[in-house]
Amino acid sequence: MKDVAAALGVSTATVSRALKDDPGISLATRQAVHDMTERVQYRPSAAARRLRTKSSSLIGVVVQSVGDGYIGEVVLGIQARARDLGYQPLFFASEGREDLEAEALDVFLSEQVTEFIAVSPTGRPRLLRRAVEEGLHVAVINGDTEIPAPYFDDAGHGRAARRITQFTTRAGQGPLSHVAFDDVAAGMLATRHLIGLGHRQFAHLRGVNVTSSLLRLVGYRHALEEAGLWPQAVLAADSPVMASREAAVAGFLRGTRPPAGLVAYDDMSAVAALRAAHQAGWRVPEDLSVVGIDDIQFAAYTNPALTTVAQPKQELGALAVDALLAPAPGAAPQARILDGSLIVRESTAPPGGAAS
Amino acid sequence: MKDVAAALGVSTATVSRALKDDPGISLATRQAVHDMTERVQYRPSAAARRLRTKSSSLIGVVVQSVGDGYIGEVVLGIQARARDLGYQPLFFASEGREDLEAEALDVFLSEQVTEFIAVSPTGRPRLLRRAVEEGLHVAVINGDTEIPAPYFDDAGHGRAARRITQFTTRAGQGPLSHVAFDDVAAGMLATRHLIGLGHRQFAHLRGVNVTSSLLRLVGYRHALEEAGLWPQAVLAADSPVMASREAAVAGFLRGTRPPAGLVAYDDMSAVAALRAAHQAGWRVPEDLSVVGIDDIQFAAYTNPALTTVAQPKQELGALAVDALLAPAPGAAPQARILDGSLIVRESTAPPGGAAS
DNA sequence: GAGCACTATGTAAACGTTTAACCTGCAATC
DNA sequence: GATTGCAGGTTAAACGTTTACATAGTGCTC
Repeated sequence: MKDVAAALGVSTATVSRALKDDPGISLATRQAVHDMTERVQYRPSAAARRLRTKSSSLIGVVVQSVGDGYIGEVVLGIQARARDLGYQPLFFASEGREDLEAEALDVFLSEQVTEFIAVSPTGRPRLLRRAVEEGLHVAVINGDTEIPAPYFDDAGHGRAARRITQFTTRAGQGPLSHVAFDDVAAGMLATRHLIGLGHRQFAHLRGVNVTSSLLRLVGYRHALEEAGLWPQAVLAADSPVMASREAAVAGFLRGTRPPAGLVAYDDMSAVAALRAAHQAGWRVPEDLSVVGIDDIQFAAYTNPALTTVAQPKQELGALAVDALLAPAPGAAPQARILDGSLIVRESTAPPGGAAS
Repeated sequence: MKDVAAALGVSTATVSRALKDDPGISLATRQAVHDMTERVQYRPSAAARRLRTKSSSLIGVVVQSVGDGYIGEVVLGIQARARDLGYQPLFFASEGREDLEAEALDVFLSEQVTEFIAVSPTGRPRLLRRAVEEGLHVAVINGDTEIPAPYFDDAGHGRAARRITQFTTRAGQGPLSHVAFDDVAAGMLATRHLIGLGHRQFAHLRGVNVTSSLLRLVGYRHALEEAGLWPQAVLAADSPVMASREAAVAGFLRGTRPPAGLVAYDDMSAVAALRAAHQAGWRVPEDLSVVGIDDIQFAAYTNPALTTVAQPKQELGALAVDALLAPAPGAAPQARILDGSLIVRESTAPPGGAAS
C-alpha cells in the first residue's frame, strides 16, 4: 500500500479511502488508485486489516462431518452466499467430538470470527452456549431447538409431543438464529403421497433418538389420522447401522401381506428397506412402495430409484448466512423453516404396481 | 497479552517468549505465564501474529466440490493431519469454475497462506501455475501430472500410452508435490479379482476423457494381457450422465451371453452397470460380476453391495499435508503414490454364481 | 576484584492497515 | 474583506504480536 501511495504521490490514508470508495476522495484520485493497485498487483493484508478493525469477514462453520454428501451441499450453499456478501467461510469438521468443537471455537476466536454457523449440531448444547457467551452471532441449521410453535397445539402424541414441547420452550430464546427443514411437513408429504396412490396399509421406519426422526414420525401419524387410517405400524431399529434397519423392515414384511407403503425417516433407511424387501422377495414398487426423506445424492441411483422428499440443502445454507448478515451483521435473530418438495421416482406406485 | 504481562509484573516480550516455551525463560516464569493465560482466558490474536511474522499456519485447500462424499473424505484427512501439525485448513470449493479458482488464490494470498493443496484439480493448469508463481508451496492430490515412471516402459497401449508419456515428462518437474491413487494398479487389482474368480469374458466401462479412467483402463488391459485373455470389450459412454453409462452397458449385454465380468472405472459407473443389468434381466452376481473402483460411501449399500477397490481417501489428504509440512515447511517436493485395497462384497462371484 | 560468560528479562521497533483529528485552499455568503 | 463551509486531502496513532538488541544480575576464573 505504501508503494501505491508513493507511486501516486499521495498518502496511504488516501489510498485506503480510495479503495473503499470513500466519497470524500475525488473521482480522479479514486480511479488513479484503482489503476495503480491493478498495475502493481496490490493485495491487501487481511491480517493488518483485521488487527486494526477487530473484525474479520470470516464466518466460522462447524459441521459434524464433511464426508457426507448431505452436509456438503449445505456447505456449498453457505459458501456461495457468504461470497456474495463479501465473507469467507472457515470450516471445521468436529466429527461429533466435543474436544474438537471446543478447539473450533478457540480457532474462531483467535481469528476474530464474529459470525458462526453450526450445521446439525450434536445434542450437546455446550458449543452453542459458549459461542453466544463469547459474543458471536450464531445461526444453527437443523438444530434441536428450532421447532416452530404451530406444531404443538395438538398434544396427542405422547412421548414425541412431550419432547417437542420441551424444545419449544427453548426455541426463539437467546440470540440464536435458526434455519430448519420442516420435518413434520416432510413426514406428512411423504405419507400423503402414499395415501394418494391408494395405499391402505403402512409402516414407518423411524430413526433412533434423533429429533428430526421424531418430527417426521409426527408428520406420518398426522397424515394418517387426517385420512382416518391411524393406527399403523411404526418400526424402530435397535441401532442406526444398516443391518439393524434392514432387520426391522424384514420383521414387518414377515407379518404382512403385500401390498403396503413404507415411509422411511430418511433416505438411508429407505435404502435399507429396499434391501430388506429384495431379500424377502417383495418387489418394489409392485408389492411395496418406499418413500424416503432428504434426497441424498444417491437417491436417484438406487434400484429402483428412490421417491423422496427433498431438503433444500443449499438454501438452508444460504439462509443461515442471511440470518447472520442480512440486512446487517448482528441484526436480530431470525427463524426460518423451509419446506421440502416431493420427488417421485421409481420406488412408489399404486398398490399392485399399476402405472400411476 | 498486555494484561497478562501487567498482572505478572513482566513485559509482553517475556509473555510472548514464555508462551512458545523459549528456553531462555525460566521455568518458574513460564509456568506462571501459562497459568495466568489460563486464568484470564487469553486468546492470541492470529491477525497480529500473522502481521508480524508474515506467515499464517493456514493451508489453502481448493476442491472442486465438497458436495461429493469422495472429496469430503479427503478433506477430513487433510484437516486431521493439519491439526496435528498446528495448521488450519482454509477450504474453498471452486465448482470447477476458473473465476472461483482465481478468487480462491486471491483470498489465500490476502490471508498469507503459504501452503496450498489442490484436490483433483481441473485439467486447466492456470491455477497451479499461478500458485507456484506466487511462491506458494503446492501439493496436488490426484492431479493429472503425477504419473510415476514405472508404468511407461511398456509402450504398447496406443493413445493411452501416448497421453501418459506426455504426463510423465511433466511429472516431478517444478516445485509441486504430488500424492495420488495408483489408478493402474487399481484397474489391475479389480480385473485380476475377476480373473481369479474364473471369469473368461470381460468388459470395461470407461469414463469420458479423464486421466484416471485412462490409467485404470491400462490396468484392466494389462491384467488381461498377462493372463493371455486380451482382447476384451471396452465400453465408452457418450457422456458422464448415468443414462448414457447404462446404455453403454446395456448394449454390451445385448450382444453377450452370461456369464461375464465387468470392471467399471468407478463406483458410479458400477452402479449404472447394476441398473443396466437389472433392466436386462441379468442377475448380479450370478450372470454378471461387477467390480467398481473408489469405494464411495454408498458402495456398501447398493443392491447387491458393490465389490470395489477402495481408495485410501483420508490417507491421500494426510499425505498431501505431510508433503508440504514434513519434515519441515517448504522442504523439497515429494511424490507419493498409494495403493488401493480390494473390498469384496456381493456383486462378484465365480461365473454362474457358485459360492466363492 | 576485574573481567567474563551466561541466564533471565526488558525496550522498542516493526508488520500493514484504518480512522479520528487536523490542515489547506477555494468559493460562497454577508 | 472577513467569515463560513466544504471538498480533498494529510498526519499520526493504534491494533497485538514478535524479535533484534540492550541490560541487569550472578557466579566463575584468574
